[in-house]
Amino acid sequence: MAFWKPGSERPRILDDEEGGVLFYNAAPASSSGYGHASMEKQRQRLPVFKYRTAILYLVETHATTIVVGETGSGKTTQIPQYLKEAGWAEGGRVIGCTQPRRLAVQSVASRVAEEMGVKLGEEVGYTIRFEDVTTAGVTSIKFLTDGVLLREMMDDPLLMKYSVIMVDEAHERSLSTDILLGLLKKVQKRRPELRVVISSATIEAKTMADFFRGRKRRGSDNDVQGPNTEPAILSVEGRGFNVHVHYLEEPVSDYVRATVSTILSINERERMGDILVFLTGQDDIEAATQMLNDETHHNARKSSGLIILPLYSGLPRGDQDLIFSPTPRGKRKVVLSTNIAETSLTLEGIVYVVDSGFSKQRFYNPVTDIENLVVAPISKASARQRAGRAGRVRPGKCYRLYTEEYFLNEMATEGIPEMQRTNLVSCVIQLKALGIDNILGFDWPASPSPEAMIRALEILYSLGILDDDAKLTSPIGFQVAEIPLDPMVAKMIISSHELGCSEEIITIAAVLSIQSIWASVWGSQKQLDEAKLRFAAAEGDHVTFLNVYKGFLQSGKSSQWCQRNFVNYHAMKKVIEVRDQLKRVALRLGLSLKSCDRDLQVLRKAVTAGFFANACRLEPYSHNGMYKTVRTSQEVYIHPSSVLFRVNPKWIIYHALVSTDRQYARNVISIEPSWLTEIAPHFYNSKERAL
DNA sequence: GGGTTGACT
Repeated sequence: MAFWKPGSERPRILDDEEGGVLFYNAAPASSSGYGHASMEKQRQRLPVFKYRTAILYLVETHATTIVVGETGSGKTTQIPQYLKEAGWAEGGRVIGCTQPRRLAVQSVASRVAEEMGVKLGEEVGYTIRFEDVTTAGVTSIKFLTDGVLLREMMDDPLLMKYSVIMVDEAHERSLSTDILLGLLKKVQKRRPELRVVISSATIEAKTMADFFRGRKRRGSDNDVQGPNTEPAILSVEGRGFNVHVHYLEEPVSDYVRATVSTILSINERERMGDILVFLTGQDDIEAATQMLNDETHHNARKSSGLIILPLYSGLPRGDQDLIFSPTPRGKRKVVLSTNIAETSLTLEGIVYVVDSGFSKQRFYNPVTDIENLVVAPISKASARQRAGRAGRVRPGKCYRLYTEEYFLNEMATEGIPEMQRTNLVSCVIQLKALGIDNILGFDWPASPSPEAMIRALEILYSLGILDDDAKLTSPIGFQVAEIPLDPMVAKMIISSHELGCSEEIITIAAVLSIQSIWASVWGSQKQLDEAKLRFAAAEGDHVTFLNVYKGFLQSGKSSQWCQRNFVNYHAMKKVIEVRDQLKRVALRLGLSLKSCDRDLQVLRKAVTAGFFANACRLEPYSHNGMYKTVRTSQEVYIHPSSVLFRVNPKWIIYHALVSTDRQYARNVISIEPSWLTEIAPHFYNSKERAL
């Protein structure tokens, strides 16, 4: 197989002084001769085109190639096509390209299908959860979320049908990307012919190269058949416009206030162009909106022509769509956003960015097993990403609400990988299902803390998913691994089979996997609370969800019904979709679906079987509804959004904790304490806890 | 008395 154009000049190799990492400079590109003329011209104008020969040469000769490229370089759409043109899809093999997000998978796949002049789902296809737009034996370029590829590995651990896997947006260091990278390194040892292309937006490629560098074997690598195991690095320039960065001269204490005055001064002094503002959450965004609106009343000149638009994931769909409507002449859009606009969503027409320097980040404490949301400083990589959003249409400006000294000397280069900030139960079970026994010795791009690993093993052991040797139990462990949900939810589903309430429990599981089924409407919290009362069940939120689901079905899945009842229609559609998938999985696992009708006790027992570790007891004589967890005596309060808020039954089980100034238990169900010793005697008796 | 963001055959 010769993949770089025969007769063309080999690209030049520049050896890096440290460890022989390869850097390449651009070599003259050769035309591919595919597609129709205008599309072909467009493709050739992309920065990545100059590197076509170099990329193909590197991929052929190296097991791993790392492509560093800013947004707009065209790497995501072009590299898979180059690989196909060079023959990597011959013999029925597939070129896979992973993305962290579903939307990106869909849009990149349709773009590539268009460029190649083929129908989406034939030569070019994509797979995301609930949607497989591929044709076996025909699809040769396949885009997929990294989560889907991990699931595929459960059936095909060596990824035999793929010749190349390109992992895109690797710099985001999402949990599934990191798991995938760790597994790919392992697969390469068994399948030296598999090529891995890692695409990343930051120059921190060396960390990745260090990770993929095969351990030096005795003797020369040349003795071994196959590609060079030394990872190659190639850098491709982006195609954004220059963004001029401004820093503060002195640090500020109130970044929301600083944001507002920066917006006003841009409006006064700078020429037309929309403003994108990065804040940390809904609270900040509402506060800033309020301050800007006050300004319109008191100082109309400064704020004239501003259209203030909030943007965060919890915002109803219709309000989010406002962001994309074109700015009227003489007006200026100000989008106040969380970090959803940093990666997940691209806004056109932004010329000015205001960066508060903060975002909300999740941190996991393995000792308490609690995930916290904390406002924390962003990394340099995030700051660059945010600034880049100003340079998409013309040269832009970015106002950083911190000092240059802080940026240079104090800001971390990269964010902390999700792997090190999260609960690892799902991750551990995925690896176990792939037959990786030595979890603690697994080679990660970023090792999680041993405490977090051990805590995950303990939890899985207590659920009966792992045995004394930390192997998956049969059948429960293997069944849990097949269910694409949190292991505690999966355990609840499996237990519901014996208890005869799986019809109801899979509905509950589907609802719990959705962020919220309630419609969030500005300023009508009271009405939502009242609407909730129509469905409220004395047993708690889980049973309330069942009532909503029943109502939704009885209405014929009507969107008007949802509107009347403050239920989020899109969320309910998603519930139906997830529920259908769970039903299919359950049937395949041999779990027949049974309904318990009005017997709510078995239902609550099934919840207990999955979530016994989250049991709490109301503090005796508590006047403010304080609970303590049975396991660790943590102080916990029922979340105000729960139907059991202020009801305060003596014993509860929560689905999740939300940590703000207090620990709030979200999605709560009441239980009988005797069930804990009945259902989880190993957990509650052996620890001699006074119930 | 209250929700950063992604993802799953």
